[in-house]
This record gives sequence, structure tokens and C-alpha cells, in this order.
Amino acid sequence: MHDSQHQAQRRTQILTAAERVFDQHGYAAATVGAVATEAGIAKGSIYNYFKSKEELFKAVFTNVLVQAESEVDRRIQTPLPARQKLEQMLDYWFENLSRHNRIGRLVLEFWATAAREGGSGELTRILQQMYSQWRERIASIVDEGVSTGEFNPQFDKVVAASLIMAMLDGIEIQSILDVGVNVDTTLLAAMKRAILTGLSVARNEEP
Amino acid sequence: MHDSQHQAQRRTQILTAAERVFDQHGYAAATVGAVATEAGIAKGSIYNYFKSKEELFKAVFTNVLVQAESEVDRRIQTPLPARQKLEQMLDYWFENLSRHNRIGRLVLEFWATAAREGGSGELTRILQQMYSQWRERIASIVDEGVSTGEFNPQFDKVVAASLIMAMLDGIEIQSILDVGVNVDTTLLAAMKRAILTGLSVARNEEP
Amino acid sequence: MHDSQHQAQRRTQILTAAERVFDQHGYAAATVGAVATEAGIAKGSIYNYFKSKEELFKAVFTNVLVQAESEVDRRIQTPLPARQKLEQMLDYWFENLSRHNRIGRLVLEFWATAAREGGSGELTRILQQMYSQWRERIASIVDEGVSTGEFNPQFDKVVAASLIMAMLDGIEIQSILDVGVNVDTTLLAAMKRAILTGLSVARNEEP
Amino acid sequence: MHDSQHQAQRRTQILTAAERVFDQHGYAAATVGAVATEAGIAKGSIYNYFKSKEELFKAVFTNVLVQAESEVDRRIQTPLPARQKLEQMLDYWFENLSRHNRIGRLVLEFWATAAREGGSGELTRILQQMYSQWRERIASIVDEGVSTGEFNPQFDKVVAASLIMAMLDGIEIQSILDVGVNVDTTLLAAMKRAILTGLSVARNEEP
DNA sequence: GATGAATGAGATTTCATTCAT
DNA sequence: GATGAATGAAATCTCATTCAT
Repeated sequence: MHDSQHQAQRRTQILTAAERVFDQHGYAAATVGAVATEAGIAKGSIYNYFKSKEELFKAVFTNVLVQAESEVDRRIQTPLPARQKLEQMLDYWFENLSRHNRIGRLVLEFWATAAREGGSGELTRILQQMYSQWRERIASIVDEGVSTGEFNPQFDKVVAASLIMAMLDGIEIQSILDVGVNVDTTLLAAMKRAILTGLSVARNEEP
Repeated sequence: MHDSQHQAQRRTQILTAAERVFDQHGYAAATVGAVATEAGIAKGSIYNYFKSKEELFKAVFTNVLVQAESEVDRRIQTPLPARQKLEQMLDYWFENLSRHNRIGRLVLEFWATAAREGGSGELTRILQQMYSQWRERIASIVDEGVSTGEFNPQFDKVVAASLIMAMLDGIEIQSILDVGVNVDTTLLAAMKRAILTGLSVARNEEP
Repeated sequence: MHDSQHQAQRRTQILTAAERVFDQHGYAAATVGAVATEAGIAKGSIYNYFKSKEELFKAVFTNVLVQAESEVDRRIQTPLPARQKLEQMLDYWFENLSRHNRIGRLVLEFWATAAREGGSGELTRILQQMYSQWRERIASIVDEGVSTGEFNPQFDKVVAASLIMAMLDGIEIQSILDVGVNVDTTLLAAMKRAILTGLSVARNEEP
Repeated sequence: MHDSQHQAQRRTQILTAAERVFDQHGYAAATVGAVATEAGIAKGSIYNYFKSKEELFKAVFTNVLVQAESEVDRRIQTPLPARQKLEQMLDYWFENLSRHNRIGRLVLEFWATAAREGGSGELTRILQQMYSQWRERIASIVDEGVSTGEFNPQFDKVVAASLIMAMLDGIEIQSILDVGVNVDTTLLAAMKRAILTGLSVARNEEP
């Protein structure tokens, strides 16, 4: 019998290689041959594990997105005040941001491809699910903070979540594109303060 | 003279067609033939106006970005309070957002391509310039508001500008990706309030 | 403007080359590259004239079949007794048979491919049409002979036509396969006599 | 001994599967993998029994042809008048024809492949042998009929045999190609009558 | 003997670019 | 300047065959 552990290993090996290649060249310019070379196997072997280049791309896509989720969830599920949970989340996000915008470039590629596919495509479906999960995560923290009196938000909690995520995505873009923004602890601190202020200021406090 | 006018016309005709085609298919999947057909001319003629497919793409890139600038500048240069200038800017942005995320999709394509090119590429240079201009625009409004006493920001004005732009980019992405966000006047209102609150609340008011 | 005569010439050039290559190797083993080489043009150029290898094959298919028709019709439409028309037809068939079983091999290829396609395929449709035309051609000669009293057939004229065609196809196969049959004037004479006897003998003469 | 029995079983199992697959897809489009799946074994195992795909095809070829022979021989070797022997043969042929033109399609495939191989190929050799045997079978019946006075042929007996076989092959083709011929008992009756008439009518009876 | 993962040659097809008209 | 046929490099994918287990 053939080793199913070895199978999984190979799959991972290919996925890792594909992640690098897609990141470097983008979906269209990446070649299956390059992935194979990067993985150190033969071109044809890729097709023993993935039906097509597109399938492979989608697998990388979900793979990368899923990896990011778990660690955040771990940090959030500890019993902390809502404020600190939010800060933890932002800290984690910041660490990742500066560590590998390798993933970041790849995410841009995902976005562009998903946008091309249109709302009915599979990639979009995956993204929708991901955004929905993040929205819920954040909204529940906001909710928690409101009930403990920590937060006194002037916005609907779902809208708030969307705006927070927008800001994170936006900064990520500016960071990846290397567009003149200093992604340092000053920026992180500003973001934290901006978000927490927005969630804390009462409606009538706003001038 | 008539000749050079006709020349310019042709160039524009091709650029317009290329914008549509690149938007619809992405850079790699777009074909020069499709651009030619869309423009109603022969494939070979493209090469009388653009040296290569890549050149054409870059031309579209800058073209699209430049177009967006002028109208905003017009609105901002009127003598209004800083608050209202900011609101005007956000209104204009919002109009464009809901009107054509055709351009939006194209921007994603630009981003992905620029990211691939790396910091030294030409596309990145163009993006850097553009972001820098916007940052300055916004920062100068903030500055203005501070000196008139309208704003009392807790942040450095350049950092504030970057965060604002990040939020706009982020919402644009969520809109383009059709990722479950309601891009309506409620959202616009929330954004305005969030930004203005952030700019108005004094440092010590923050809990 | 580009020369449409030249276009037709090229098409023919490719078809001729393809005929040779398909004949020599069969559909599947034939390569588009080989056709291009045979035609003395570039591989990619084939696709300016035919959408795919399959299209090209079908074009060769119909081309070869159509060519054979016209000459026969010419011979049959002269005002001759039915017997002699039939003999003319058989003579022409015999000439072709010995001249090029190049076409013959190709026809076997057609048959095999059509059979694989099944009754609903396009190749089958073309073959059906061709057989139907031949059946009609022969049946009408038989009919003619009966009304002039030359023939006194014991069979339905359509059945007779099918049997005659079967015999021709069958001999063609034995000839192509080089299976031990002497395809000479003796055989031709025997065929003629067999067919004419069958059409002339009255029902009750049959023992 | 048990081992070699098992071996033979496996071989047959593969041959049967291959027959189906080659029939359905043709030689080139058939894959060794498909044969393996059809046979319920692993792809690699095929190569323990057949050196290559081509070898396998040839084995199927001879296998199919040989099968058809034995039953006919059985029917012919009974002590019957020549006429009835011929009729028996035609009946058997007709039964097979309507039962499985699955085999028929495969035969077309054989023919095409053999034709491609040319006169010196192995497939052609096998076909030559087969046709030769059939020719002899039929010729000997004719001979028999002549000596008993049943037949009074106007043709050489070998030529007669070839023409009869041609008619059978031709009808088989029209049947397989589904080309508009009614393969029913009427056709069978017509064929019998045509053949027997041809063998019975004296030379001078022919007009 | 049985297995099926690995291989890599080779096939079809696309398309940016050139260039003769 | 305009045209579009011709080119050929390059990409995806298939599959017969091998071989370690």
C-alpha cells in the first residue's frame, strides 16, 4: 500500500512551492513548470495532485487564508477585556504585516483574480466567507465591550467592523505597494487609538 | 497639425478600448487583438502608437489615475471650511465608487502588477507619486482645519491622512470584491462621522 | 486590401498537406506540426485557417468526398442505356481504386472516426448524406433500366443499390488492406457481370 | 499449474477490458489507464502481461478475429447441401451483425490501423491470413456445390468468394456507420438470393 | 506478481510581435 | 499610417512507461 502520509507531504511541498511562484509572478505569468522546479519534482507530477493550474491556485488561496485564521482565534478566546482583545488582534495583524508581505503580494493577486471572476466565482465565495467570519469576530468583540461598558459606540457594530477591516486592508496595501507610508509602531499606535476612540466616544460627544 | 490631432484621437481611442479590455480580463489574459477589435482598428495598428502591450498597460494605468485627480482638486480649492472640504472629497469618492467599480477592478489589477514589479518598477513609482499627492492634499486640509480651530487632532496630520486613505482603499476593495458590505449612504455617513470624530476629539478626551 | 485569392490558395495548400498527413498517420497520430511542415508554413499559421485539428480533419473529410462525386455525375448524365451507365460508373470507380488508394486509406480513417463519434456526430451526418446520394444515383439508373425493359430485377431498387455499394466498398477494403485479392480487369469484369445478372434475371428464373 | 491458470485468467481479463476500451475510443484515444480500470487492476500490472500498448492492441485484434472463426466452422462442417451451408454461414454472419456491432466498430479500427502499417505490418499479415481462410472456406463450398450440380457458376470460385466477402464487409460497414440501410431480414433474404442466383445462373443464361 | 506515483516527451493551442503590401 | 497574415516561442496538459515498495 502506498503511504498516504507521503502523499500529504507531497501536496504540501507543491503548495508551498506554488505559493512562492504565484506570489512572485502572479497567476497568469506563473508556469506550472516553474512550480515543479521550485518543488523539485517533474512537471507532470503536479497533475497527480492537482487537476489543473487553476485548481492549484485555488488550493493555495484557501491554504494561505486559512493559516492566518487560527492564531487570531486563539488570542481572542482568552478571557480579556474587549479593549485588550482588540489590541491583541491588531498586534498580531501588525506582526504578520511586517513579517511577510510575501503573503501580502499574493493576497493582491487573489483579489485581482477574484474581481475578474465576478461575484459568482469560487474565489469570491471564499473571500466572502472569510470577510464574513472576520466581521463577526470583530463585531462580537465590540458587542462584548458595549455590554461591559468599555465601549460606547456611535456606530452599528457591523458597520464598525467593516470600517476597521477596511483600514487594515488599506494599510496592508500601502505597505505592500511601498507607497511612502512608514509602517512602524507609531502607525500601529495611531491605528489603535483611532479605533478605540471611535468605539468609545458617545454619540453626543461628537461635535 | 491636423495630423497630430488625429494622432492624439487615435491614441485616446486605443487607450479607452484598452481600459475596458484590461479591466475585463486582467493584464495577462487581455489580448492585443481584443483591444484592437474593441477600438475598431487592426491589431498591427496598435503598434504604431504603443511599443508593446506592457507600454500600453502603463499608459492606461497613468491615464486612469490622472483622470480622477482633477475633479477632486476643483472641489477642494473652493473657499470652504475644512470640515466641508473633507466631506466634499468623501462625497466625490463615494459617487465614483458606486458609479464604476469598473475602474476599481482595474485598480486592483494595477496594484497586483505593481506589487509584482517591486519597489523599483515604473508602476510603483507612479503609485508612489499618486499616494504622495493625495496624502498632501488631505494633510493640507487637516492643517487648515487645525489652524481654524475646526480640528483638534490627536494624530500627526500625515499619519491621519494615511489612515483616511487606507479606509477609503479598504472600503473600495470590499465593494469591488462584493464581500458582503452594504455600500450605501449609511456607510458613507458612518465614515464621515468616524473621520471627523477622529480629527476633532482632543487627545485628553480619549479615555 | 489582402488578397482573398491568396487566402483560398493557402487553404487548399493546407488541405492538401493535411490530406497526406492524415492519410499517412491517421487522425490521432497526425500532428499539426507535421501538417505545417508538409505545407511549408509555420505551425501557428494553420490556426489562421482552421480553428482546430478536428476542424481541419473534417474539412479534409468533406473535401475528399466531394471531389469524387462530380466526375461520376458527369458520366451518368449522358444519354445512354442504363446498362452502360452502370458500367461507366463501375469503370470510373475502378480507375480511381487502382489510381489512389491513398484516398482509400484516408476513407478507412474517416470510417473509423465516424464510427467512434456515433450516429449523432458530424462525420456520420456527412457520410449519411453521401451514401444517400449514391443510393439515389444507382437506384435511379436501375429504375430507368426497368422502365426501358433492360432490367428485370428481383429486388427492390433501393436494396439493390445498397448491395451494389456494399460490394464496391468491400472490394475497396480488400484492395486497400492488400489482403490477397487481385484487383485487375478480371475482377472488374466479374463484378460487372454479377451486378448485371442480378438486375436482369427475372424472379422466377431463379432456381 | 494453478499459477499459470491464474495467469491465463488475468490475460483474458485484460483482453476483454481492452476490447471494450479500444472499441469505444479507438487505438490512439484509448489509454492504458482506462483499460486497467475497466479490468479492475492497476495500470502497472498491464505491463506484466503485455509489453506495450501496441502489443495489447494486436493481441485484442487476433483474439477477436479468432473467436469468430470457430463457430462458423462448426456449422459448415455438418453434412448439408452446399446451398444450405452457404445460407447457414450467412445466417450466422447476420446474427452477429445485429448482435454486436461493438465488434464491428473495433474491426474498423483494426482496418484503419492495418492500412496505416502498410503491407509489411503484422496486422496486415494477420488480416491476410484471415481473409485467405475465409476465401478458402467459401470457395470450397462453391466447389462442393458445383460437383453436386447445385451451382453452375459463371465465375471463378475464388473470385466469387472474394465478391461474396466484399458484399458482407460492405454491408457491415453500412450497418456500423448507420448510414441509412435497413439491416433486417429483408436485406438478408435479398443477399441470399443475390448470391445464390449468381452462383446458379449458367454463363449463357446471362443476357 | 501487484501497485500507482513519478517521469518527461510531446501534442495542441494561443498570442505578442513583425513586416510586406 | 493601416492592415492582418505569418511567425514561433511558450504554456498547459496527457499518458505510456518505469520502478521502488
